[in-house]
Amino acid sequence: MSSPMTQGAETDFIEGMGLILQGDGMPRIAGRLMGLFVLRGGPFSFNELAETLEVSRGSVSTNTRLLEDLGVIERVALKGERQDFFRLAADPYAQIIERKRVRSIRAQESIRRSADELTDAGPEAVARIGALGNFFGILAAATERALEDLEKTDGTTPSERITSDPSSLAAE
Amino acid sequence: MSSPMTQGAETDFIEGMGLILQGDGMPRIAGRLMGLFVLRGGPFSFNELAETLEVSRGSVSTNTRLLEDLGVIERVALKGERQDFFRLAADPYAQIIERKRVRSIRAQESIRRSADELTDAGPEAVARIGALGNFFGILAAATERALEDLEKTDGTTPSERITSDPSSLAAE
DNA sequence: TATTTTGTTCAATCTTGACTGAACAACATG
DNA sequence: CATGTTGTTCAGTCAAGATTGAACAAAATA
Repeated sequence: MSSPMTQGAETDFIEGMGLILQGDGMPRIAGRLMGLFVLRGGPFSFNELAETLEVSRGSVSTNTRLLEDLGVIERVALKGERQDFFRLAADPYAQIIERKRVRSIRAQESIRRSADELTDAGPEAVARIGALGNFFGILAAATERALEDLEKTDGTTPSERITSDPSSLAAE
Repeated sequence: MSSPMTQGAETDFIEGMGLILQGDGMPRIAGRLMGLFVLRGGPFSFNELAETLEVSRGSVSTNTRLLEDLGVIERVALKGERQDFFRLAADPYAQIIERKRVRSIRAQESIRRSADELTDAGPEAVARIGALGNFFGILAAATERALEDLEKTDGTTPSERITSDPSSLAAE
């Protein structure tokens, strides 16, 4: 069916998302959950998640809460069911970007605050510290625009329109 | 001199940069080095770095190379000196952003590749996977524009012009 | 009320990566 | 040549965080 290295396309996708999120400083299991929800949408019951991903209930609890806080998934109640169910949120990615933005702003502020303390810094030092603050300011501004781009395509249009190539922006 | 919690403004700044970089997935010592170079510019000798930051020579070697590869600092030779010296690079932040961009593109490609394998995915699944790829595309595009913004202010104008809040532009 | 189901919490374990310090090679100096 | 200096490498140690699994509280069920 597939190469001997691989375990099936769905598992590959889920594990791939695990690695991508891990590379971004999140728990691997959170990434696997996200992969599963992107792949199949849901809703999935709490126990289903633990069984499908072969992961402890403790991890399901911790990481569903994490993704819920991030706005990637949402907890839903199903009539006649006692278990919690989860499904992919309508707008799963907005808060991820917003979180990046906040981190840049925090860094920028922290630097600015430090700069104020450094009363005996020479003009070159002030310039270098200013440039560093500017750097984080640019990152914050970039994520802010990313947030706007995301709102444009939203969940409505599923196409993969945004690319590095500006020419593709006009399409549709 | 300062509050009993604190250790002097310069040390605070250096340690602060250590934490900021660590929060971005880099070694803490790399952040401290970066803080030191932003603060004082350099050039610093290899041994000076180890002594100032109270860190092993092994760590200095590893992390100066890391920052050198990232284009944050550069190795310089000083006449009559046997030790390596390092100073802050002219354009220290460009490659950091470029590196973020590449990571987003990699993720986007990885997802697109996976999507091709998933031949039996329904239309909703295709839409969700497309939206995920789009998300990483947006991140890539945002970092690309950040790179352009950075080139504008470059090292030439040291001011901190880019902010989320337009009102702060007039200040200073 | 006793039992079962469910999700959370937390101590213990495991994993990953950072950091150290000693060994080393290259090179300069005497 | 012998010695000292310099930067790199790598095995060992350490720390931070992720993950597990058992204990637990809350609530449904019988």
